[in-house]
Amino acid sequence: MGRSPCCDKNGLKKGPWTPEEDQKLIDYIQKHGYGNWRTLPKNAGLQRCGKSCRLRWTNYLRPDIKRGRFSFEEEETIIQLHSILGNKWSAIAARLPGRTDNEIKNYWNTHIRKRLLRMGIDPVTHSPRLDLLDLSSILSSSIYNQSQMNISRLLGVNSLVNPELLRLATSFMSSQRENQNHEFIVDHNVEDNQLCSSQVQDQYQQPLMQSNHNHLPTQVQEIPACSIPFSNEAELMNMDQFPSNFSHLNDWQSNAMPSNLTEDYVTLPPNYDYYATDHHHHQTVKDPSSSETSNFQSNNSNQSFSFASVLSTPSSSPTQLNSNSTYVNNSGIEEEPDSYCSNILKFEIRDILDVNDFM
DNA sequence: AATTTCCCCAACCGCGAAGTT
DNA sequence: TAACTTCGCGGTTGGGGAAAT
Repeated sequence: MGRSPCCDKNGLKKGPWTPEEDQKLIDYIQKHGYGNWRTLPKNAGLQRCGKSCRLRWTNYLRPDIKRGRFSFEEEETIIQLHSILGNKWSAIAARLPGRTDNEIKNYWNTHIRKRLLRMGIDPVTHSPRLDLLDLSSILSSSIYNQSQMNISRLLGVNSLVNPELLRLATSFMSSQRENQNHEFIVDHNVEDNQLCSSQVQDQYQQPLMQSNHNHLPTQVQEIPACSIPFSNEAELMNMDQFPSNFSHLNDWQSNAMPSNLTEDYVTLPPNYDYYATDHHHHQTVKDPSSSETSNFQSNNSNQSFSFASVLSTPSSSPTQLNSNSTYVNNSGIEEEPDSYCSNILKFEIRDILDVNDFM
C-alpha cells in the first residue's frame, strides 16, 4: 500500500541526534505523549521526520531502557527465544524488559551469532554446523543409501580430519537413515521449534489453560509473539521467572538433536545447553540489573520517569556501558561471556579447522 | 606517532500490516 | 472497497572508536 513519504522530504535532518534534539523530544513526549509520530517533530520543533523521532525514542530515549551489557541470563534467553522465534527481534525484545529489538538484533549479530559459529552451531538452525566440511552435499550424494560407508575415505582427508569429526559425520549419516523423511537442516529446525513450542507453551499454559494442550500450532514461526498466554501485560513483562523456566528447555535442545548424534558428537551433560560446562561460573556473577529493571518498571507503571539517566547519556554516542552485567575475571579484566561458554561445544573442529574461514 | 583494519551500534531504508478516510 | 496514511519490523549501512600494524 502507500508508503510513508516523511523520510523523503528534503530539509529534514538525518544522522546523529544532538542533546538539544533529544531534550526537545523528551520534553514534548513528557508533555503530550507520542500520539502521532508524523506530526510530532513539527510540534516539538524538530527538523526530523517522525520515523527518526520514533526510532530515537524507542531505541534510546525511552526511560525504561536498560543499558549496559547483556547479562548471562539475558543472553541465554535470547538464544533460547531465537531458536523458537527466529529473527523476530521485536518478539524477543518483548520478553526482555528494557531491551529494544534493535539492541538485541545488534547484540545477536555482533556477539551471539559469532559465538555460536565459533562453537560450531548454526545460528539460524541452532544445530551443529555440518557445512563446515561441506558435509551436506556429500551426505546427500548417492552413497547416502549405503549401509556402510567410509567417510574418511570419501573425504580423502582421513589423515587430516580428527576421528571425532568422522564419527560425527557417521553418526549423522545413521541419523539421516533413521529419519529419511526429514531434511535435516531445514526440517530439523522446525522440529526443534515444534518441540520447543510445545514445551514453552505448556509451561505458560499449564497454570492458565490446563485443558488446552492439544491445540498447538504446528509452525512456530506463525505463532504471534503474544500467543504465549500471559494474562496481562504486567504478567508478560514479569520476566523474573522466565529464564529459570527456560532451563527446562535444555532438555529439548538435546532431545531435538538425534540422540546418537549428540552422543557420538560430544559427550553432553544431561542438562546440556550452550553454556553447560560453566554454570558454576556464571552463577557466581551477581547481576543486579534485574532489580534495577524492576525499579524501572515500577517507576514506569507509576508514570514517574526519571529522565536523569537518559540525559546523562551522550547524544548518539556509543551507549554508556554500566558495569552491572560486566563479567570480570580474577585478574579484574573484563571478560566476554565467550569465555564461560561451553568448552565442550567448542569440540574438536576448532583443532582441525580455522572456523573463522567459514564466517 | 601515523596509518590501517576491525568492530560495534545508532540510525537509516524499504517493506508490509494495520488503520483511516 | 480502494486509496491513502501511519506505524512497526527486519535488514543494512556507515561513522567512529579501538586494536593492530
